[in-house]
Amino acid sequence: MQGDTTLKHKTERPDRPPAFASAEEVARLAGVSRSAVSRAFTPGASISKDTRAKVEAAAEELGYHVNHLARGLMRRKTGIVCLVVADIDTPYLSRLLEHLSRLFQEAGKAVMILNAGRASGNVDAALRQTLNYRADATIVLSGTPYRSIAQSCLDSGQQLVLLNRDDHLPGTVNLAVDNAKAARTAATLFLQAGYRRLALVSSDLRTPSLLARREHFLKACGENGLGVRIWEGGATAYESGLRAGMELMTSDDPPDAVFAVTDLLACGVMDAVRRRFHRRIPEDVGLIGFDDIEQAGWASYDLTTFSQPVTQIASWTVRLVADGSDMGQGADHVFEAPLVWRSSVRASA
Amino acid sequence: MQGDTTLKHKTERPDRPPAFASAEEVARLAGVSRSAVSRAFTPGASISKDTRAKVEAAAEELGYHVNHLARGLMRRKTGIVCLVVADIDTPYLSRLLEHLSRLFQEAGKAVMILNAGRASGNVDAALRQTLNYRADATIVLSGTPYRSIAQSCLDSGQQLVLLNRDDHLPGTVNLAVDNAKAARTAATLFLQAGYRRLALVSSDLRTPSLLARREHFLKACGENGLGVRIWEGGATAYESGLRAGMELMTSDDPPDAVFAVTDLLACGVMDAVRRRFHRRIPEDVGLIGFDDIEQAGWASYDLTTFSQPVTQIASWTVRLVADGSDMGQGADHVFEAPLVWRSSVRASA
DNA sequence: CTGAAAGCGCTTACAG
DNA sequence: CTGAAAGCGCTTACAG
Repeated sequence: MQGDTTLKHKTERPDRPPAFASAEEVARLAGVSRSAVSRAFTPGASISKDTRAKVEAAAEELGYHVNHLARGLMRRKTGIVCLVVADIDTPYLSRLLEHLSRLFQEAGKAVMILNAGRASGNVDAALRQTLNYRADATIVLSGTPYRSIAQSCLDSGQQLVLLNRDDHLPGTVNLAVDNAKAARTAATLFLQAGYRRLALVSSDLRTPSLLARREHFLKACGENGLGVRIWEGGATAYESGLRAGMELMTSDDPPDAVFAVTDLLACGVMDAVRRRFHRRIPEDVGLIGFDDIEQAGWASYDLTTFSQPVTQIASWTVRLVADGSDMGQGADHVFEAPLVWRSSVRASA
Repeated sequence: MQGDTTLKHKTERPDRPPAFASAEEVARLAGVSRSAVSRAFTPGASISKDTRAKVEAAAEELGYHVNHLARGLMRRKTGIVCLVVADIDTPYLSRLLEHLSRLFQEAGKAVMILNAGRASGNVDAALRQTLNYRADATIVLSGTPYRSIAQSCLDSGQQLVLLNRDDHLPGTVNLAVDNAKAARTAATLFLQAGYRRLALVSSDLRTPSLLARREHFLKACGENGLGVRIWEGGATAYESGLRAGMELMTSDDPPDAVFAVTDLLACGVMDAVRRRFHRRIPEDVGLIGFDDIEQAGWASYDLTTFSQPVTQIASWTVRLVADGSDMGQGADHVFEAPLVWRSSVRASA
């Protein structure tokens, strides 16, 4: 064993963290070629039972794990999916995130999350990261529409699915909820129950789905000859709803029914009405929300609302990406948001 | 321009998605070497102002983004951090996730999330993924202790930080909350307010922090000569709390105070007590929770509880990882969970 | 400060 | 079915 063996052994650097085993080492131990090792870990590759067994044994012994970075480099498919999302700590979004991450994981994808927070600086970072890590697909769950990020991802050949957005960029899939129908249903419910002094509570953020709920609610009411008082402000949060409730109830002509475009807002409105003004729901004021967050079902609220089809949205998304569908038209879809009838609206007169 | 130019141009495959620009192409356009391009994107590398400018211009024109997969391969640092977490759609965990992902992102790290759901099969997948993508660090936010995943990560030289866990594996950082102190405070609060028939509500999951809260509450009560009725069941969820409340209130000797080890449980208990049994809180029964989730502050609950130091935990974690600290002892820390005094416990007698 | 060269750990035609 | 070889897109000593 002189210095000139043909086998090059890595020099041991005792101070460096224990290295990962490489395919090369596995091959050596198993007495096969590097290619064989590669094949053993590629489903459908042509390899004999025997060789596979030898490779697997050696891999097990060495604690070998295919390096997906290197694999991604060659395959030009990283297996990474980026989820860009703001307000992660919000009931609806965290639920969507839970489903999406679980399903993607089960489909063998790695999910990277990009917090698209409020600060717009974050968006650039998010964009760059998707691109830097060569994600196969990116899913935009929430946040204000960043046309730039969308376009860059598209340009670099990523699949792009947009949730609850308006701007149908060519080459993207757009998944949404039937806000129009839900908003119309809300109006109908109020009218049938005999409520007449209607109000709408929303945030002043220009989110497409919120805008749609607002627009169609107003329209449906208008068609029935009813005007609607509009309250808009802040984020779609409990506090905003609380404030909305206080201000509406202290106005000259307090509403007897309010459609809050979000359950978080609705919970705030409800607490204002009941706890601050001691008015009864649904007798004195009717209330409808949207999302069917967990709290809407809690005994203190028991809110009538519309259920976000989270499960369907998530599985549709994952299927699209896992199949590597080309994102042509036809992949778009609008899901129903079924009414969840609880006790915040009185029965029809 | 015959076929034998020394410059090899990539053959255009019109059917393949538009390729990313490579450093090679940028170098060609800028009229510099590949090395120069690399240096232009490496902070602190020795490169002249002039060259850098040329590279940046070319990169901009080509829409170049450093391929972090390739970079990770060479640097043996991927910039990826894995967050393994179960119950993402839970108020406390989603908040922790929000902070962690935001801070890591600001620190230039890419965060991958591993949904460690209930199904144990997921864990293997999670483990493999951390390893496959050569994450620099993995943070375990929740989920039952998976010794195997921990050990594998450690073995491959990852930084590993464990949140709210018990098993102090050598080589890991353990961050926790002072459950003992909080539990003792809860007991004291009840005693001082004159409550005497105490109950504890918890889940039957063997989560270390839950166990600690239970143990120290019992101990503190015991030291004051008081027994505690224990209710344990299901997940730490609203429904469990609701059930607990119902069962406790219908028992022979209903409690006059309950410490719920989680706000979710506490909200359920509260709704059972108030909405189902029409007993008053805090007059008839006192209630204390833990976590200070958003809902604890909502007007319908206004729950006295202990605040999870989410911000501190997150920034401590990120600092450790971003600095690449070696995870020796000294990095461990126990954070205070300050009492949030609201109205579910009556004032001292 | 700069470039040529070696190498990171894989995959995939290509030729047996 | 199998191996040798080329190549993915980068970084980093090394020698100017």
